[in-house]
Amino acid sequence: MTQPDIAPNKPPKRKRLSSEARRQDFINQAIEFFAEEGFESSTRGLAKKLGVTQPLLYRYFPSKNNLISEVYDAVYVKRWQPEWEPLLRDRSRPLADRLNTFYKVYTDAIFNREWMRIFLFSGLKGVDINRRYMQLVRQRILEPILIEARVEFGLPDVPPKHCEVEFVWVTHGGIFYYGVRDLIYESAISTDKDRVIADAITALMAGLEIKLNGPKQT
Amino acid sequence: MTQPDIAPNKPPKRKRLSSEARRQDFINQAIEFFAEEGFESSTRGLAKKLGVTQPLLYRYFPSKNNLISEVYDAVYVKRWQPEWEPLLRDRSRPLADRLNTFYKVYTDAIFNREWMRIFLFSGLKGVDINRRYMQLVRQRILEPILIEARVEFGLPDVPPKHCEVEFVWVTHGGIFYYGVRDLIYESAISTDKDRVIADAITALMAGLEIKLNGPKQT
DNA sequence: AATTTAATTTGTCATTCGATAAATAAGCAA
DNA sequence: TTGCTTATTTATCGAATGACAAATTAAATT
Repeated sequence: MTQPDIAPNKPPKRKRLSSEARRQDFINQAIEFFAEEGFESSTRGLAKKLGVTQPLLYRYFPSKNNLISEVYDAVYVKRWQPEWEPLLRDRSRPLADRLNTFYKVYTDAIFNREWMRIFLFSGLKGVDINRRYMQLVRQRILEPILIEARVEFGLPDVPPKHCEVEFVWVTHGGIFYYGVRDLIYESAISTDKDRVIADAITALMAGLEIKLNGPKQT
Repeated sequence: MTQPDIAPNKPPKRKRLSSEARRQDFINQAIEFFAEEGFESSTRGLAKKLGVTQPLLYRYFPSKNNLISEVYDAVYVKRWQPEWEPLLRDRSRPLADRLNTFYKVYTDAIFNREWMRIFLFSGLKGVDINRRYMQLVRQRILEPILIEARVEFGLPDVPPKHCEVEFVWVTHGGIFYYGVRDLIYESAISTDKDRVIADAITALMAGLEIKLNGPKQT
């Protein structure tokens, strides 16, 4: 149990990080902490997890709310990958293939306990960044899918109707909710993510073909 | 502004409810309160909403956690309608019709702000009643749907496979998540609930026909 | 009206919360 | 080393929290 003190070049003392790096480290651990405990949890609890005292947090963040905003930013903004949209719009591949690839990488990005819990907590708080994220999903994912579907089916290029967007939302939400059941409720009975996605996309494509060709739409 | 005191048989003074009725009234208002503010909110805030002082709550409930348990019970257990399952199993009607009727009445029961927020809050807390509710959905809704689908398609009566249940879960979760978007995120762009349900069921039936007849399943 | 019983409020306690100021410790440059 | 700067801790404040006991009020019963 005696610690090997003879390590001259690397003293076991705490290495001092740059102020910005330390701040980022705090944010990253705050993501884990608030994701698990909720945003109502105490700054003292977070400080304990960080191994520091609670007032130190106020050297790096002016208030608890400011720290929470940094957590939102790190989760919502920085984990969004701009290449997702061109992937969906790549007409050299069948749409069903693109959708399978997209939902594979998209769920790789968001199907983790921290992301999903932060998302659900912030959604219940009704913060603005949550609404903006939903708009981003609609504009960069769902509407492109509908445009690509019309091309795939040889239909004229008209803007997606509201009820068409809702239809794609239901599939998207169903896949998202599979992640919630798997990672948060721990009630998913199949953990073969790619299989679940593939089946959902099969039904989505079949439904889209029926819906987009259907005669009477509002 | 003078109150009409001349109402001899019914004095405008506060009518005293029976102890049990008052308790139920507290629970009902606690549902609204905790649904909006979250379970971390204070008993003083609830008491203010009730128009009473905070210690009075402890005459009706031994602790805050006990009150929260009563809220769970009122939301999860008492709003479940046993007739939902026989409705799904009524083979005198086509399955698609039954599904449309079922999801119409099911969403009438759960698509309200209080129910959905209590559900999401309790899910994030990981309380046991949430897990039990998910099992109830699987056993009383999703698996019956798969059994009925096999009958509808003239397939042999074998128990549903895990990935088949997940497939129905995705549609079910998608419809549920439509309610979340509409009532909590307020980001739904079509509020024609029946239309959203009908489209989802069209895709579900098409997907089920493909999936249940498919050759290679695990 | 007098008495009993239940409902409700007042007052309070120990703890915990976010936040601030002052004191200390640790790294860095000369 | 010596001083200077930054990081971190100690101590503390006022407000809010869940819970309890005792006092008070209001309804019900006789």
